[in-house]
Amino acid sequence: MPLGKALYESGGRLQHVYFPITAIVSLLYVLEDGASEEIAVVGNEGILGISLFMGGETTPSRAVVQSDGHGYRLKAQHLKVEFNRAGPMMHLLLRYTQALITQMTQTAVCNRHHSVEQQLCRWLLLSLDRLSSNSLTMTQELIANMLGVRREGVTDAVGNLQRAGLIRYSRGRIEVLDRPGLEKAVCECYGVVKVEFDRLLSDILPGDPKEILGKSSA
Amino acid sequence: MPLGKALYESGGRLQHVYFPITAIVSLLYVLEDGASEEIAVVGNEGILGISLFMGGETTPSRAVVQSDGHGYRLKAQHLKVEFNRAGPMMHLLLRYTQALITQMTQTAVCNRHHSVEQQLCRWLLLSLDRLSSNSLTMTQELIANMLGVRREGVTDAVGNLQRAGLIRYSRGRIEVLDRPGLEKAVCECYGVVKVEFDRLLSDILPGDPKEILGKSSA
DNA sequence: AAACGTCTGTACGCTGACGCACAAATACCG
DNA sequence: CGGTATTTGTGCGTCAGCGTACAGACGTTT
Repeated sequence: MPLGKALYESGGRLQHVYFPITAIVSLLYVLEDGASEEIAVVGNEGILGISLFMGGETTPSRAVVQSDGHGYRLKAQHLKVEFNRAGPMMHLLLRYTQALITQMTQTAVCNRHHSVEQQLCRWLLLSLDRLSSNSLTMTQELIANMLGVRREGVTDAVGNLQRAGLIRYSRGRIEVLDRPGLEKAVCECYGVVKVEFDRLLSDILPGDPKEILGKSSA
Repeated sequence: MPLGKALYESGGRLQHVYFPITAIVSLLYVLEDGASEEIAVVGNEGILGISLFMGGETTPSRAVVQSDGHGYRLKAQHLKVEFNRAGPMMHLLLRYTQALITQMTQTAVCNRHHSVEQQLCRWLLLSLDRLSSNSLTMTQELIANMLGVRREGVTDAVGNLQRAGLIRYSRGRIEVLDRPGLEKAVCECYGVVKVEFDRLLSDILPGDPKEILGKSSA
């Protein structure tokens, strides 16, 4: 899963579902005027292609690799068959989908009510939770696309966080120096999402899809 | 379903699911500072309490009656039993949930990128689509709570739409005079949601839950 | 009809984010 | 090592939306 790769496009028919392992993937909505907006981020806790089992087959959003790494993919048909067994795998997928819904709604709330800097903190923490390292590779331009804000706004916010000693930024590479500090700077939205993921997926977090599949057939 | 009634609270255990017939219900998220934000609106096309069958049992949002009317409710347990039969009813509920997800994500997008006036248009049209009449009862103050904006911002936007001849407003009563005009004033978000609802739920729209239940047991 | 409460309109200053323009810094490449 | 492209920093002016304050309009109650 190379950086920038589109796993699928808005409205496109899904051939596979994807289980990121070390990669993380953004669900992006692209507006008519070309602006974009990240709806949710998916890492090894999740799956890409929920519309397959939700029954819609497609969604109006794109899925783009935000941090390269590897993952598994599964033919759409195989997932559907497993889902339709209506067993533990189905219930797990639905619980994950609910967690994802929480992430999406909290994005809506955050977009309206919180500053770019707070949103950057939320984005950093959500991304970091889905990586094993404490640094990630992403230009300010791309972060701006994710958050749906101006690049200069990201520059300002990054500058503030850096001056506060929370992060170190250098040409496309963000390193988190003080994670507890970040968690104090972030708005409530991050916590709501995190609690909800932990609550709904506690039986598989931390873990990877292999375990999930194992449990399912048990 | 009287106006303002909370069908359930954030994090509360659900005893029933609700099928609005003539009422419409808002899914609201309330922030720590008391500000609020409508996540989605549910009318006779939908159901309240998706977290029951999604497996989470609760959600971080509230459900509040936005327009009074009647509806059916069903004991949580009965819905679960029907859902777990994994038949047409389950697939319909999941398709509805996907449509709801689209509404939520589009709210996120709209919050970031569009003006209060455009958002008001979107809100009006989404609400109207869930009512049979072309007028609705709601103070500007409440609309502001839904959109997560200032009351004065709504006053301005309402004034503009009124001067443009699209609506008539008078003390808690909005009447739509020129629906095609409204549809030209609204941002793309409304259309995306509408198309998605039509696509996913074409077999039951327009209709009411009685028909749905009938089809399900067929 | 008078008093009261609610709802709506308007004004004003403030601030965060935008759009644009451009300079500086860094990475990349022949 | 010089040139080029990319990325980042900064400085404007502008504007939408916010917070506050208050006055008018409308309904309701007594």
